[in-house]
Amino acid sequence: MTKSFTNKEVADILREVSAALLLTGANQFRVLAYDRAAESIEHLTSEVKDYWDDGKLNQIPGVGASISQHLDELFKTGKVRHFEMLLGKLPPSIFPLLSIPGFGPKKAYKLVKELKLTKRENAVDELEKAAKEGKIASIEGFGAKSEKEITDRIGDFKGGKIQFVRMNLPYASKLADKILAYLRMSPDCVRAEPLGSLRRKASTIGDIDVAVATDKPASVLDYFVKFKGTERIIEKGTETASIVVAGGRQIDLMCSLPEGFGSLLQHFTGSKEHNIRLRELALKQKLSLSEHGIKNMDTGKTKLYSNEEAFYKSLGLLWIPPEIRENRGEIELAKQNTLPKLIQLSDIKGDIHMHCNYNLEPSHDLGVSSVKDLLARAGELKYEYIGISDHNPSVTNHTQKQIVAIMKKRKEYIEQQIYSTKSVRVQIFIMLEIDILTDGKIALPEEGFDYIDAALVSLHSSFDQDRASMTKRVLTALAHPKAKIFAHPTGRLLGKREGVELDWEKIFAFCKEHKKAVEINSWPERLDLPDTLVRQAIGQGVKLVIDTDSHAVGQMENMRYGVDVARRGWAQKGDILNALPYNAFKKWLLK
DNA sequence: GCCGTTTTCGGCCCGACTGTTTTCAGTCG
Repeated sequence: MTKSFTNKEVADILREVSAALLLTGANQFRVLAYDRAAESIEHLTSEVKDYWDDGKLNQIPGVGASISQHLDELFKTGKVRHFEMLLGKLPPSIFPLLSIPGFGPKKAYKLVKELKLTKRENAVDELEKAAKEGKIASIEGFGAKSEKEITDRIGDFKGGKIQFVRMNLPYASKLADKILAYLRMSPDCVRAEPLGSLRRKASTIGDIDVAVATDKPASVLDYFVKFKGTERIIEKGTETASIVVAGGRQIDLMCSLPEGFGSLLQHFTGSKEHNIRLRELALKQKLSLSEHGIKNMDTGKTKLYSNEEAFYKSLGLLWIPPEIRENRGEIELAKQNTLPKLIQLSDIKGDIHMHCNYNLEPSHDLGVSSVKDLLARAGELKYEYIGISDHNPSVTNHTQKQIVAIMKKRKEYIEQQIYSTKSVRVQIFIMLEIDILTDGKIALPEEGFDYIDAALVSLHSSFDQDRASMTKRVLTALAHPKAKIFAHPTGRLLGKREGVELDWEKIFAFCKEHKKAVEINSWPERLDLPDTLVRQAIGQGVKLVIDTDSHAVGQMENMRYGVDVARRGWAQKGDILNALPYNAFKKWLLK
């Protein structure tokens, strides 16, 4: 019986092991290795369990033979004997404290020891009590300020004042845009840009990091902490500051002089794995990298870079798009001058997954916008075509005969709309998003297919089937000649529901052979297929489509987030079918 | 414990900030 662990849970376990190793005097690089692996797994965009299912744990940066083996035991049995032995050497009360910002292994251990905290369950409460009773300030290495800091931090932690749940990309982008707009209003701000996972367009964002180029950092930092949503200033130095804004989100600002802005941007865009690899590379050229620039280790002089292109060029590399800075081979390709030319939003020629407000008594939610409005907006977006892909009529509430009648009427309705909207030169495909039923049948009678051009098929129920059954279920559905697209394939809802378990290699091989497309769904909570699977699909020669799954005209803007996912998956224009012009796309869809 | 276009052994990124310090340790990103 296998056990399920989320990426966060696995990362937390590895961090506990790292802490235990540190405190028991293990080799510092071994400690670091566990931290790196934890960091790497926490930021994976697919489930670590899926890597395990596929026997590909080794492909995770920072996970080698030893950690792979331990994780294998974890997924098989639910625990790792070696880890339990390590953790058993220390009081269990240390570990819950590690989750509180500002607490590392050393501090936690010292407090636990001095205050004689023994139980894992109440360690945080007991520590808070001790701080309030003034028992901390007298401990060596602590003082009145740290005693208050501990009270504050625990208060924030327990009160949920600081949010640790990651934001989805669109939400984070909007919050960041507000901060950036505010910063740009400062007379001392030369340039303001997002950093970190936000700039790399990761699907979920932890906290928001931004950079400002300025000749007067002190003045910009003063201005920053006065942002009107500021609830708490966490720290403020001469170059950086951190605040918590309403909603509990942390915002970090880094400042630099304009002549050194390129280095700062590069450094804090990360990813950490990308930068570590880059620094190792630089060291071989006797160069040392930091956010300030590139130091020549022979002369001791640091060269400043106002832009990233020059920074990368100094290392003998092409500029690397932020979306693929994950140390997954991009540095090697930049060296060889063979980086992929990533798909762009402007390459997209159509959006073929959207729901209109025509009531076909569907199995799931109806759209709210009319066909005419969707067409008009598509015209403004310079699309050549769209697909109306409503959910299939509910199978539980209708007879097969009724469903076929509904499909016929719907086709006539949409054709009528096209006829009366001749002014807009956007082509329409009449499509349907059809449920894949538990047994792999698709929820539309065969005669219903006469009234659509093609179908997307997707999972909306029984998400917990085992891997083999689920794979068979999907392949059965995709075998229908008109089922051309596998929509939001993993079915994940970010922060709410994990994706299904599928044998992706098998699914992609089938899609490649039968010319089926896999969707990248741009819905903010989906962003599904995830980027790592996008890369795998492309590697297996599968074509993709990027859709918005819009249920209203305003949601058609979400296309850019789907393009972000595609870029993070190394997709080029030729990998994306709806980057094709109308005739070429039609040829594939109707074949 | 991880990793490799100088390496399967021998290295392993770098600096800001804070608090308690008389010069640094711990934490964070």
